[in-house]
Amino acid sequence: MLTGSHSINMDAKGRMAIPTRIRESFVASCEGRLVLTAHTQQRCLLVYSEPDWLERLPKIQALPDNDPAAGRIKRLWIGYATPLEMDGNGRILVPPTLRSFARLDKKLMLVGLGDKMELWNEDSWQELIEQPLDTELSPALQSLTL
Amino acid sequence: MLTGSHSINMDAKGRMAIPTRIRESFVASCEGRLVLTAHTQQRCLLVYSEPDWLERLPKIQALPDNDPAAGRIKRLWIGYATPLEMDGNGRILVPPTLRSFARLDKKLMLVGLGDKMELWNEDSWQELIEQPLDTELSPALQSLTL
DNA sequence: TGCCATAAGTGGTAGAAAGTGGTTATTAGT
DNA sequence: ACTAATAACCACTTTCTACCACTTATGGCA
Repeated sequence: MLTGSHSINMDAKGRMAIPTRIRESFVASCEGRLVLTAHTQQRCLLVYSEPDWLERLPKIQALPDNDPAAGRIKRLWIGYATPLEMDGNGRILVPPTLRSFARLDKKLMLVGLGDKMELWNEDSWQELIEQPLDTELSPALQSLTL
Repeated sequence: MLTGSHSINMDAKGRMAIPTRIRESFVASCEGRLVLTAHTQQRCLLVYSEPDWLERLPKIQALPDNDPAAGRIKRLWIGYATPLEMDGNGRILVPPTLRSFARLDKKLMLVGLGDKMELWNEDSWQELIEQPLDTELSPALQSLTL
């Protein structure tokens, strides 16, 4: 289970240390084989275990090529996907193109979403959660018991 | 049953002592295994027993990823969730990201809501209860017998 | 009512683990 | 073949965590 939010520093070479708790979870589920890719709706990255990513691939692959929105999703989600392994110290090297896509610099936020994680520039993350919820909550969400 | 409001001090390391009465309740219900996470509508934290949190997880996890409001709920409620255990003195260590989310400093308020608890910065709590209720009560709420 | 005893809250410290930076080696490209 | 860039490995520093001790508060009994 991938949960929790973690403030992480990326070094000058683009390396970032995965928090121990998360590292263990990934080692258990996929021997540390990860896939890093772009989020299609936000300027952040997604971290999957390789098996999880492969499982979702056919559904994305099958999206129609004519629909512009579907094309965008395929280009980003498949086009940016990069398999990664952790080094001896539990760090991953974020490729420059992905770094630039999500505008990552030194301070990052790694956020567990249960089955996957999101990787954010810390400032972008702050902006996101500070946005007041201007939209009306749908009845289903309004009746949610937390 | 988690009830009562408790004024608590957090020390410089982010540790806070759970009141004995609450502590006993948690030990009885989940051997002291807690989950701390973010509230989705307020700048406060939620404290669950781990079994309780796990019970609610599937419903939140199933929310659609495309809906912005649902995405926000998932990011906060799952993304900030952190399992915690009490130390030998009945204290928990509040992770820095959660501290910063709820703007916690020294003086906190821990409020029992029956099945879970809310953890507030004391000043934020005071502001909240001083706010007059400007919205109309729904018929269901209006007919409530307290 | 005052004192003593017990329990709770607070602060500190030592040991361990995690994060960080650097260096060397290897591989690929020119 | 040589150079440059990337990747892996190694060592050190810093932070964290678990445990221990002390002080303060509370409750009961004399």
